[in-house]
Amino acid sequence: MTGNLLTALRKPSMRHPVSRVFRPDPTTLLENTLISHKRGFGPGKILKLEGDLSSATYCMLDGWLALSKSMEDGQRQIIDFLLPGDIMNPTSANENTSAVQIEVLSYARVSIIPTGTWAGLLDQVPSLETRENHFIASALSRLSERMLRLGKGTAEMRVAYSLLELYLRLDAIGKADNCKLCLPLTQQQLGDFAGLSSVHVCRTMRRLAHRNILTAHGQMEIVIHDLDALAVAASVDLATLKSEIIPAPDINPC
Amino acid sequence: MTGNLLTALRKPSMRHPVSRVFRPDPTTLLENTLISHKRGFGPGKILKLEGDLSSATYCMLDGWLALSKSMEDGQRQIIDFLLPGDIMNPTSANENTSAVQIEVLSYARVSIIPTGTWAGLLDQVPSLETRENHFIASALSRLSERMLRLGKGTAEMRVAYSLLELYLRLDAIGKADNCKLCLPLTQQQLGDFAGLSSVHVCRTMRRLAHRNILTAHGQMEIVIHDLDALAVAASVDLATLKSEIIPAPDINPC
DNA sequence: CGGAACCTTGAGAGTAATCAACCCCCGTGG
DNA sequence: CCACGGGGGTTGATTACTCTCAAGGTTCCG
Repeated sequence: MTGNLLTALRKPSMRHPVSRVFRPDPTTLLENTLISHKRGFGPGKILKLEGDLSSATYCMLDGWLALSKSMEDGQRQIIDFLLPGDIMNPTSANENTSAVQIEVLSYARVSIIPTGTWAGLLDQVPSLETRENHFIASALSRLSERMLRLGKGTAEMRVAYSLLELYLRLDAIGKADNCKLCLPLTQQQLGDFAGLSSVHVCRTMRRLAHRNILTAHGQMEIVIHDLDALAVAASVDLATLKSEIIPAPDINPC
Repeated sequence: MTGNLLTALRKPSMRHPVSRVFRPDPTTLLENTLISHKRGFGPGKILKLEGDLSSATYCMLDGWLALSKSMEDGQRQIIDFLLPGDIMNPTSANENTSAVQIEVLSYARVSIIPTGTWAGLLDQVPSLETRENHFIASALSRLSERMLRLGKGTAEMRVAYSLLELYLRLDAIGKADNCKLCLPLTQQQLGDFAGLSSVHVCRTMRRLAHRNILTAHGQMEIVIHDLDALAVAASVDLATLKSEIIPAPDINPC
C-alpha cells in the first residue's frame, strides 16, 4: 500500500533473519507514520515555491516530482527528479526554507514528514538513517555527474546522459522493462533538466533516433535500442555510473 | 591548533553554558580524533582520483581543496570547493568509491576520518551530526544554485555567481576583509568551476572590472567594489543566498 | 638571459538559442 | 459530424554566445 519504500526497507531484515531476534517490528512504526502523512497530488501541482517555509522530509511512494530553480527571466533548471522510493529533504542551510521549487509531474503519492517527526523516526528505525544517507550520497553523485555535463558537455552528451540516468533509476525500481521508459515529461521539461532549449532537445533526440540508438513516441515513450551506444554518446561507463548513483540496498541483493 | 572547525563546534556550548552541566567535554574526544588524523598537503597534490576506493569524512582545518570530475577528453568540472571548517564525505552511493577527484589548491590541513571512526564520533559528540547535516544542506543548496547557472546562465552570471559564492563563504570564516578575496585559483580553474574556458573567464572578469564592479591583481587577488552590482550580474539576492548556502550554526546562535 | 606559467586580446569557427511556421493529436462544443 | 483551439513536437533560418586557435605580454625565477 505504501509501495517500494517500505518494501526496500524491509528487504534487509528479511534477507538476514538470523541477524535479529524477533521483536515488535520497527517498520510498523515507519509504516504508520508514512501512511498517516501520505498525500496525493495531481500533475502540475506546485508543492513548494523556492524560498517557501519548509522543514520536512519527502518520502516518495509513487509518481514523479521535479525539484527546480528559476531565474527572474523565467529560465528554469530542473535540479533533480524524485522517483518512487526516494527520500529527500529539500531544506536549505538556514533550516527553514526550501532551496527549490517542488512540482508534481505525474500523479504522486508522497509522505511529507515534518523534521521533528522524522528525527524521532530515525531514532527508532535504525535502518532508516543508513538508507537516508544512501540517498544523499546517491543524489550528490547524480548532481556531480550532471554538473560535469552541464558545464563541459555537448547537447548530445547532456540528452544521452539524462536519458541514461533516468533509465538506470527507473530500472532499479522495475520500471524500465526492455529498455522502455515512460517519462512524464515534455521536451521542454527534459530541456530544463539537461540545460537545453526544447527545440534543441528535439533535434538532438531526432539525431539519436536517426542513428537507431533510440526511438520515441507519443508522450515521451522512449525505447533505448542500443544502450552501449547511448553510453558512449553520454561519455559514461554504465556499470560505474550505476554503482555510483543507485543507492546501495538495491545493488547488493546478496 | 585545529582551527575553525573546533572553534565553531565549541561556540554553541560556550554561548549557553547554562544549558549543560559540566562534564567531560565530548569535544575533547573530537579534538583528539581530529588531531590524530590530521595531515598536511601541498598545492597540486591529488588526494583521490575519481573511482578510487574511499570511505572517509574530510574535515577541513585549513586551506582549499577542489572536488572535480573529468571527461575522457580531459575537460574538467570543479563540483565544489572545500574551505576551512567544512565537513564532507565524497563517497558515492556504492559506499566505497569516491565520486570525485580531490585535489589540493592551497596548502591544506585536513583530518581524514574513516567512516567507522566517524560513526563512533557521531554517537559520542551530539552536536556533530547536526553540524554535518548543515553542511550537507549547504552543499546541496550551493550545487543547486550553480546548476541553475550552468544550465541557463550567461558567462557573466556564472562568473559573478562564482565570485559571490566564494565571497560569502570566505566572509563567513573571516577571510574576506573589506570585500577582498584571495583565491588560490588560476583563471583556468575558475573556468572549470564556472563552466567556461579560461579565455572567456578572462574576458568576462575584464568586463566586470571595466564597469568598476571589481578589480583583480596578481594571483587572483580580487576586490569587489560594488557588491550589489555583482549580485545583479549574478541574478542573486544576496541575503537569501547567504541564508541558503551558509551553514546555520553561524546564523542561529541558539 | 631564458623559460615557464599565466593573463590578455583578436580573429574565426562552431554550437545552441531564438524566432517563426507548420504539423499533429486530442478534447470541446457547436 | 466538424470547426476550433491548445499544447506539444518538428523543422528551417537567423542570431548570439562561447570555444578554439594564435600571438603577444607580464611576472617570476632559475
